[in-house]
Amino acid sequence: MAGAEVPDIVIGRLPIYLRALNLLYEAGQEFTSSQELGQKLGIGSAQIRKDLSHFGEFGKQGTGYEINYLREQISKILHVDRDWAVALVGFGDLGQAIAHYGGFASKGFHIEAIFDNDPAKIGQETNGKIVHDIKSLAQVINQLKIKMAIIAVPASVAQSVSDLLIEAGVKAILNYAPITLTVPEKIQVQYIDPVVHLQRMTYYLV
Amino acid sequence: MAGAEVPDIVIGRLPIYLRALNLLYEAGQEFTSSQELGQKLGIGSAQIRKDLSHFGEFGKQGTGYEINYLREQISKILHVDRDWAVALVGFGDLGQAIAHYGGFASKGFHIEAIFDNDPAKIGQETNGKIVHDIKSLAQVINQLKIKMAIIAVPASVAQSVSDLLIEAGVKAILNYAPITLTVPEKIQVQYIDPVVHLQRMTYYLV
DNA sequence: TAGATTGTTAATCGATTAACAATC
DNA sequence: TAGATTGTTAATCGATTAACAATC
Repeated sequence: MAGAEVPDIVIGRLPIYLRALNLLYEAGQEFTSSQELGQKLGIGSAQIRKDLSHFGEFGKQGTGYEINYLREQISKILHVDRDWAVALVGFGDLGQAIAHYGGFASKGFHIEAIFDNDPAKIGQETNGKIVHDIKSLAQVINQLKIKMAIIAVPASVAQSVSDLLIEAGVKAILNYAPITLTVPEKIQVQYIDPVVHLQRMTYYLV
Repeated sequence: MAGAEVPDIVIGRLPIYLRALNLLYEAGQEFTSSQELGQKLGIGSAQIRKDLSHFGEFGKQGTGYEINYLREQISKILHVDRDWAVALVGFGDLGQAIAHYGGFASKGFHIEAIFDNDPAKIGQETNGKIVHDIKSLAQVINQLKIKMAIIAVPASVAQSVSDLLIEAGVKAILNYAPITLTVPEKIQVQYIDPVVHLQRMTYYLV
């Protein structure tokens, strides 16, 4: 049933479903079931069916889901059936690794602008993209109409970079800096902090 | 009340609390309250108090929490009041960025062994650690009694690397490969896939 | 037809939140 | 003392799960 508000937690699982479907597709499989998918993901089959039911009916009784059709549909739902321009702020070790990572472009996320404040890095080129002075951030992001950004700067300056980005029109931020950002309500933020993930596991290790 | 089972979701928030407390501590602040902390993290104050109440009483009515005391206590709860040896598998762009990242060691996570299967990489040195042939993985991990590992290899080989690690005695895996791993029940796994995070945001962008 | 699997309902389970007595 | 804030209870809210009619 479309129209009603879909819980964030459901949206959060769709990329995981999509990833698994892509994998099955690339392996040449044509059909799958909520049971098979659930088993691969460590999730209950009922949950997968319930999640999908928020958006429509994608399967057939008796046969399950056509993999290619379902991944197309989920891609549309998530709006990843198109290309997205992404800004990258910070060109240190991490920023450079992000810029070199091939996994973004193949999924439609294109790093169209890179920024740093280090004169030694400004002007460097990667994948045909030049590292801009962070002073020109607003201008470049405005011009390219960029809505998504990746923050890969030290924690001490992440909040001010976030403010700059939002001021420039960015609506979604993937933040690698180990700090919780304060942003306006409508701005999307996702966090990647490997230390947090490690610390979530040590609790369970004796 | 200690003893009862603490929900995973509560454990998952503790590293976030700890990160915020460390920040306040470094800023020289001595006391905080559940309200202040909640505001900084975008979380309700009641939730923070409830979460902490699973482990004991750490605050004082009227004055709140002593920051240094609370961060020490949370560190103990999470078992991050000690050093952890970590293995890193994969020394490509991402693996190298991880190996160079200073944020791990400062939090007690020390990369004590690095593995790759590329002859060109085996033998290279980083931070005094030599890149080992992945064939020696079991032996090295056994010898160093390593319980945690980071996977930074292509998705196509991540599952087999995971199997190897677990066979060698690893109990917790931070997986950067874009694939859900199948592991025995007691093994901890955390995932970092930046594409998944980006895809969780595009849904909300128009 | 027989077997399989969907989409959905209703029940269960668990997490969040509001409220407040206790007390620093 | 007055003000602030804890830890905890109970109520609310929301998510997961089991079960099954529908149907391919």
